[in-house]
Amino acid sequence: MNQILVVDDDQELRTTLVEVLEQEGLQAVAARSADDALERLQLETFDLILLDLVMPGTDGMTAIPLIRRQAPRTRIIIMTAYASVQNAVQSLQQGADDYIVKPFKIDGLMLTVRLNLQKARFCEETEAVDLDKIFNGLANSLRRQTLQLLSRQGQMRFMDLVRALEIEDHTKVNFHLKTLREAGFIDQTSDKLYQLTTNGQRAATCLSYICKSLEASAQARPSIVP
Amino acid sequence: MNQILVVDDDQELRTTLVEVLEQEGLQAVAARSADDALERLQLETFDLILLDLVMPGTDGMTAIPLIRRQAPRTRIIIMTAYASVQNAVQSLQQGADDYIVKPFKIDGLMLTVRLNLQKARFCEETEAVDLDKIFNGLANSLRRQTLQLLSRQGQMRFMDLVRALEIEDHTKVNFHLKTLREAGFIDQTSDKLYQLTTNGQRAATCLSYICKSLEASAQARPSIVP
DNA sequence: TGACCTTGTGAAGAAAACTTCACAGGGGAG
DNA sequence: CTCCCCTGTGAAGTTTTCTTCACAAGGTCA
Repeated sequence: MNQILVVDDDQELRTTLVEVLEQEGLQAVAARSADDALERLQLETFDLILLDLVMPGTDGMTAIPLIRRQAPRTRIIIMTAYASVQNAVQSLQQGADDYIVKPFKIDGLMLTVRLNLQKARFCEETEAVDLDKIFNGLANSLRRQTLQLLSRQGQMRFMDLVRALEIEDHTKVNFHLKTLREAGFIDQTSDKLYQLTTNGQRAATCLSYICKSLEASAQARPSIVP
Repeated sequence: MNQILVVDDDQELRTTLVEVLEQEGLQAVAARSADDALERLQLETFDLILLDLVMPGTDGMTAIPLIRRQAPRTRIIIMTAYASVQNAVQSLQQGADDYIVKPFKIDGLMLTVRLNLQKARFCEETEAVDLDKIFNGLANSLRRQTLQLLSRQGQMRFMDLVRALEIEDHTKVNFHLKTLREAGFIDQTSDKLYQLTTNGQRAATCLSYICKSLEASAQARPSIVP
C-alpha cells in the first residue's frame, strides 16, 4: 500500500486532496506545515510527498533538503500556485522529483502521482537486483574491456575477441563471456557472433560515463612526464 | 581555460554570446544545431554547453540525454524564449544542470555560467582512481548502501550505520567499512564519525549516475498502473 | 562496582570468483 | 583423409571475498 503525505496550509485543498487520493485507492494523510510534516516523518515513512512551496513557517523550498535527509527515497512533488521557472529549477536542484502547477486538474495530478510512485517502485526493484548484476559485470577488468570492445565494434567473433584482448588462454575469455551472458549483457547471433544486449549497452554506457569522468579529471591535473 | 559551446539556431545571438563570453576571458565556440553540437562533441570536450531548447532538427530537449552520453561531466545550461515550468522541469529531469530564460541580461547569464563552471571545477578536483577500486567498492550491495547513506547523511556513527543498514552482526559491517576505508572511499573524523572521502564522493556520484540512468529507462517504458 | 553499549580485531571457515588444464566436435585447406 | 583452427565444456585447483564467531578495551549509567 502506498503511503502519501499532503503538505499544504490551505485546509480545504488538504482535505480535498486526501479524499481524492483515497478514492483512487491510495492511503493519504495531511500535514498543515513543513514542520508538521518533518515531525511526522520521524514516526513513519511515506512513498510520496505532495509539498506546497509557499507556506507560513518553514517554506517548501527550505523543507526539501530537510525532508530528503529524513526520507531519502521518498518522492517529493512540489505544488505551487506561484509557479515560475526559477522556482521549478531551484526546487529540483534542491532535491524535489517533480513539480506541478496549481490549479491542477485531478487527472493531471493523479498522472503525476502515479508516475512517481511507479518510478519509486522501479528504483526499489533495481536497487536489489539489477545493480548487483551490473556491478558484478563491471567488477572485472577483462569483462569491462569486453563490453567496451563490443560496444565499439558491434559484433565480434570469439577468436577475434580473444586476440583483441590479448589473452593467451581462450578458455579464460570463454569463462567471462559466459558470466556476461548469464548476466544478460551479451548474446550471440545465429552465426555465433557476440553482441551486446540492451542491458549490456546500458552497462557499457555506465562504464563510459565513469571512464570519461576519470579521464577528464586526469587531464585536468597533468603530471610531470620524465 | 574553460571551453564553452553555444548551441542556438539564431545566428546573431550565437555570435553575440561567443563575443561576450570571450570578453569575459572564456573560450567559446558556436554550433548552429544540436546535431552540429553532437558532432563537435566527438572531437573535443567542453566544460559547459549553452543549449537552446527550440531549434529546427533535433530539438534541445531530445539532445540533452545524447549530450550527456557523450560528455557526462559537461554542465548543460538550457536557454529558451518559450519558458514554461513544465519545460524547465523536464529538461532538468533529462539531465540538464540549469535553466535560463530568454531574453536575459548579460550579467544574469554570466552569473549562471560562472556558477556552473565553479560547480564543475569542484566536481573535478579529485584525483584519478583506478576502475577496479571503484567497481570493487560498488560491487557489494552493503557497501553501496553504505556509500549512499554516508552521501546523504554526511557523517555517521558506527552503530547508527549498522542499524540503518539493518544488519544484526555488526562485525560484518565492520568488515565492509574496512574494505571501503582501504579503498580510500571513507575515513573517520577524530571522534570516530565515518564520512566519505573525495574519492568516496566520486564513487557515490558514479552510483547515482547509474541509478538515474536506470530510472530514466523506467520512465521510457511506463507500465500499466492498476 | 557491575551491567551494558560502542567500536573494534583477528582467526577460521564458507562461498564465490577466477584460472588452468584436458578434451572434443565441426569445418576448412591441402 | 589429416592437420589445424575455431568454439566450446567441464572438472580441478587457486585465490579472493565474505561471513561468523570469540573476544576485548573503553565509556556510561545506575
